[in-house]
Amino acid sequence: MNRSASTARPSPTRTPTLQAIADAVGVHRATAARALDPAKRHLISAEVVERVQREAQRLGYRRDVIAASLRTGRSRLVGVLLPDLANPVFAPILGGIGSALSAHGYSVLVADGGSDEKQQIETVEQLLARRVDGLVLATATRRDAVVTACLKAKIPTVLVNRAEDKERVAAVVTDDISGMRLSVQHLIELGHRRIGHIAGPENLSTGVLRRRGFEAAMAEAGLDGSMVVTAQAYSRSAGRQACATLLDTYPVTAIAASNDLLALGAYLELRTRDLSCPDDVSVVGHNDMPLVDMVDPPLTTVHIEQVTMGEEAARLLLERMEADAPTPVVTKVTPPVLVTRASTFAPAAVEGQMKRRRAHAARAR
Amino acid sequence: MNRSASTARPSPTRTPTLQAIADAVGVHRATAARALDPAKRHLISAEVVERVQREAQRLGYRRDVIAASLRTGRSRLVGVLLPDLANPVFAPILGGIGSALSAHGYSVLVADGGSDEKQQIETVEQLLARRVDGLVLATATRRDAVVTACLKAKIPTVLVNRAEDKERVAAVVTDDISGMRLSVQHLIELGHRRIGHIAGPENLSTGVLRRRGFEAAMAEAGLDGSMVVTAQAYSRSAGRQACATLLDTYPVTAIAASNDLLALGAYLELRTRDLSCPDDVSVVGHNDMPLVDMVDPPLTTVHIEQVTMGEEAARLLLERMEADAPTPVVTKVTPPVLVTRASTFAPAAVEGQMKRRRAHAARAR
DNA sequence: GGGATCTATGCGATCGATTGCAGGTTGTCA
DNA sequence: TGACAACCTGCAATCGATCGCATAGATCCC
Repeated sequence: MNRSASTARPSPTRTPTLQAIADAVGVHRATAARALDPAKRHLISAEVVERVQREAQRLGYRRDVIAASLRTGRSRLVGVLLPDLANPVFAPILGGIGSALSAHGYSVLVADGGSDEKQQIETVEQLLARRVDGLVLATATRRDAVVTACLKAKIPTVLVNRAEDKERVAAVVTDDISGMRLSVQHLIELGHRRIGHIAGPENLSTGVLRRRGFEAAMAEAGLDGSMVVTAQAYSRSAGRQACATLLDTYPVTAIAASNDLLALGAYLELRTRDLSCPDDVSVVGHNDMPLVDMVDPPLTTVHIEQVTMGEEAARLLLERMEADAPTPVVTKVTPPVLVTRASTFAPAAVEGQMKRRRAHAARAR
Repeated sequence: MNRSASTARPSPTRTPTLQAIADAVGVHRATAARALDPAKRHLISAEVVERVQREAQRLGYRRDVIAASLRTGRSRLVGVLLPDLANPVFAPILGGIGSALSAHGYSVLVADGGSDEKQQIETVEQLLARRVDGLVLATATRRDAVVTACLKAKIPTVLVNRAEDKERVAAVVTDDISGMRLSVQHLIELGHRRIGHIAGPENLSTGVLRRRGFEAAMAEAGLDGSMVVTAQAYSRSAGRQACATLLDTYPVTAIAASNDLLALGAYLELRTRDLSCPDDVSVVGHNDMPLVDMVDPPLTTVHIEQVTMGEEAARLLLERMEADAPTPVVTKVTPPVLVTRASTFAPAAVEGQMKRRRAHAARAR
């Protein structure tokens, strides 16, 4: 029964291998492997399965994923490329991806791609060298060289949050156009007519799509949609600068920002000019990041389901990784929701009108 | 020169292996491996090194990390266990860890341990099955079963942000006691005497140490340090609840919270009671998370260098992973810094005194 | 000029799990 | 009883890189 001339001499502290279990039970390691694999268990007699499982339990056996990966060519590892690991904005997305993937036995390899495209490609190649089974990119620009690289490497890839202009791979995004439309319509309903837009970077889908949404909504209402300043990055300082330019150039009563950070940058600029938000200028953000409900004033913004987007991206990726046939390129769009808080209000002129109307009504009584 | 009867028939699309390079150059794969390894390159003649490198370049060769891991037993993978992936609070720490590790050729496997200790251990075991070379735990409780498991598995481990009571493994934390002392001293200097504390969970080091810091600072000033309510979690709702209890029980003029989220919870409770912060009650937070400079009122808090802590944790772990001898258990402490903003002010009584004094001075003129 | 030393490279086992194929045993049916 | 199927289990190659050991050739020294 015993394997004769066993050269393996596992030191007692080392983690046990299949061979150790097989030796202890008195079967071949292949048999032990099958007994421990739910998908192959039916091939083995119930009695042997039982004994192998018991022994595995006793020894604290854990299948060596590395060895299995080498043999099968599948690492059950997914690479997630973020523009900036330290940026809290991406945490919810990462959380969604992680929970959906770990439920299916995959682990997440996070990587900070940085902003440089060359560096991002280098990072992806490192992930590839680790034999990741798939990739989630939160870094996509509108025409992204990283995506090209992924396509060439034939690795299942899903974009999240940002998409390319041309649909080359699956993506999960929000409906940026209608999200911004919600912002603008809200402002118009409040009575605003001179509405400015702080646009996001032009190389990002969110930047241009939201701008397009702004222009469309303004055009539909028969208003001038040309009061636009583009911020160089999604940051408070860029937002502040853009807001300054906007205020210097156009007589706006409201600002629809492409992003919450840009909106908060606008807050800063308004404050230095001693302008009140919302009394002098209304501001709408985008994304509904954590804590914007507690800033001063609480920010009206467009809520994005980031955790859900992450989960959805993971699901799409799972499909693509398990499939043997090529899967269709799809784009999942999650609906944005306007969250009205205190940074938006009727413009002074309209407010004046309303006051007059109220006064008139009072006199008439 | 050619390997005879080569059974390997690499399909053109497959990623090239060492064997492919060796075949192309006409050397053994071991030679090719050495030529590509900077540490072993000197063993090989310059001319062969040159040819191998050129061929590797041409074929787009990337060393298969999985295969190398199997052979060497080192995965160059580090597991990072977070209490909650989706929580933005941990992003800066993760960023610090990631950047420091990737600079040394390691990749980060993130895992969401959840709050349940059993689940955390299960998660760690999955990381272990992936043969991670080391672990960073951001989840540590004061007496942590996960740490015990890591110790038993003899895997290099570093704690970050939270530590255990007993120093069993290396850790990187802030000086929680003196951080809270800064808060309290600041309030005392403003003239507050009746200061309450919203403590963090008792099973976390940050919770008890900051509480201890609070009590110590109050005692040093000869004040009553017993006005303490413990929150069940680091969350806004828990902070709000604790604040309610605190206000119902003690006549405080200021609150030192164990954490920014607790402080923001206090904001909410104060607002529902129509109390002004800072006019009626001053509030100090802890951590200086993003955006607390823009809440209403901007939060006075204690700044923590989270990115630096993450980097430091990574450095400690690197040492431990590369070392062959057991390394000493150390605890790195980063100094906290008070950031004074608008949520703290002199208490009404003192302010009254000051007004009177000012008035008196005016009359005297 | 013969042995010693050094250098560059080849050889083949190894890490641990997986899997196609083969072989042995038991059961079934005519 | 013989043929065949069904069911278990074993065998050995395989994934790709690594490294201790062996060896061929070059160099050196007295």
